Amino acid sequence: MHVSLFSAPQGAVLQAIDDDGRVSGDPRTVPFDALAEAVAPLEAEHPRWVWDDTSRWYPPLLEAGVRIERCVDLRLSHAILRGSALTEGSALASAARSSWDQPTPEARVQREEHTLFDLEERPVSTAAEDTLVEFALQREAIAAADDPRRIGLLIAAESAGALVAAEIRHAGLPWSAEAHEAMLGEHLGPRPPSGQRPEKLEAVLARLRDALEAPALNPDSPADLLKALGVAGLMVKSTRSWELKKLKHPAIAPLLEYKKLARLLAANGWHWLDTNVRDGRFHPDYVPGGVVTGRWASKGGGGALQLPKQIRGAVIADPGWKFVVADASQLEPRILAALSGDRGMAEAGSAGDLYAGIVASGAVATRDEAKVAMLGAMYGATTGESGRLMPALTRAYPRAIGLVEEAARAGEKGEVVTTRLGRSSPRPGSEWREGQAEAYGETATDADASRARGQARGWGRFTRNFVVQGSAAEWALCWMAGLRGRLHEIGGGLWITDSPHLVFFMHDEVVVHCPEGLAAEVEAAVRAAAAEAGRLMFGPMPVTFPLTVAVVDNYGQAK
DNA sequence: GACGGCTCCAAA
DNA sequence: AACTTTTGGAGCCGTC
Repeated sequence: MHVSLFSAPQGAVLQAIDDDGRVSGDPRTVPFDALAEAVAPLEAEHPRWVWDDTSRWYPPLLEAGVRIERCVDLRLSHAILRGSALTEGSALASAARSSWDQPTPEARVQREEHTLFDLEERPVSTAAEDTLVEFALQREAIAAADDPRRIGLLIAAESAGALVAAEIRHAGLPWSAEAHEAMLGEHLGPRPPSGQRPEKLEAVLARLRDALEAPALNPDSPADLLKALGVAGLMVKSTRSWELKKLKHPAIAPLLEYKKLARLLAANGWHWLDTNVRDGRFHPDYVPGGVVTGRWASKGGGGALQLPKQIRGAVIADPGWKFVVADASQLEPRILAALSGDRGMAEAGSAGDLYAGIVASGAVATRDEAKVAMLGAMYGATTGESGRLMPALTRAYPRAIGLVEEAARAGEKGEVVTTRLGRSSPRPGSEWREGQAEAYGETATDADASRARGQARGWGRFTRNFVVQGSAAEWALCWMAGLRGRLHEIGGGLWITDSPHLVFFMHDEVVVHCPEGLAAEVEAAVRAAAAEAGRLMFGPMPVTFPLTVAVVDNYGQAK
């Protein structure tokens, strides 16, 4: 059963839909502030809720204590179906661009200071028929797709991901402001008045200015810094840390130290703490599908997907609770092995360490070489050590390397590539296409041709990476969707935050917050969900997706 | 003063 | 150690 949910001037409308996508029974309108009470009893029948944006409907339901088992997020699904090579013949794919092609109108949601149910006075962006028509179009596109199961799984996983994102934001990651402040105090000194440098940062700066004999140096200005380094005889063309590390000079140590501390202050200092931690929780603001490849993005909310290892010690479980931290080891190369059906590479990963397996196969000499070679294969490196190792890797794993090479060649020609479950890459922009066309024109110079080749290779690196990164993102979605269901079962009917629940996600890593006594059960669930994700996506292909799991009190203790 | 481009660094 | 992919954010600096 499906139940669609949309806005009307009088309130929210609930409309049952049968499996053919046709309206079934009469619509029911309820005031927005009574929506949760209307949804909760229906949820007992396990419907799939159909709505325009999970980020718009679900947070207020969670606030009201209502959890949803499954949904269709029409906007996220639309983006996938619109671009997928698997549905390119559908009416949806050829329809005129509409509001469904716009990103979630979150500005409207967030601008409102009032409760999120206070929708009456806003323009209703999604009229009733829009939601129902769009859903029918999507069902039709999926049913007629080259492989309905694949694209159907992707839609379900993407929508489940949207639920997870809302639930993580709702629950929040346990965060000890006290531990965070202690860490800041240790590295930076006491909190200074706003606009001033902390004591310890100022001290390091004094040593730096001394060493460079530049008393007026502004260390935050790359140009100023470059000049001062030049005067001191240090010829570098950038002030990047890795470049500075190669130099030997009394100024280098304080400079690197300054950069490290300044970064901590700017990215995760007191200001970050003030704006992002409330009542002992950091509430990540994930954007499912926010990256072209299908990865999640994060915005506002403090950069959840760039949470530095340095400050993870402030993530402390509640008393009597634990974190189960799990990351998928060497996810992307394993995804590549599965995608390409490369039995040799699958075999190399079967013992646990894929890179060690590659060494054991004799393709390369050391684990570091295996790692750099694999990264190079997936990113499209041609120079350096990685480029040098490519021929040997290609000989050992022709199918795996062949797959990324083929994706790269498609991109160089401006063609579309598609992930395992059916997310397709965007087409290059008009500038790119014009550049390619001009390179073959009468008036083209060698420089034009060379620039066009460079851009073609650049787009090829993008499509090469797209198939791997995008398929890995799909695996992560399947993993989390399965884990979410299992955690709910373990919770035995308790509310999300009173039972094991997801509190963090970072591309190939999840953190579950759970009562200590359930940690072992949660660990088993995390592993089972990973195995199931592999089966769902790749069937009987014997590729394993081992996890590194740690049960800890403190996120900083994991890995 | 707003804005965009640039540099640098955090994550996977 | 980077090279080579996808991101977000802070600060600087020139332009408007």
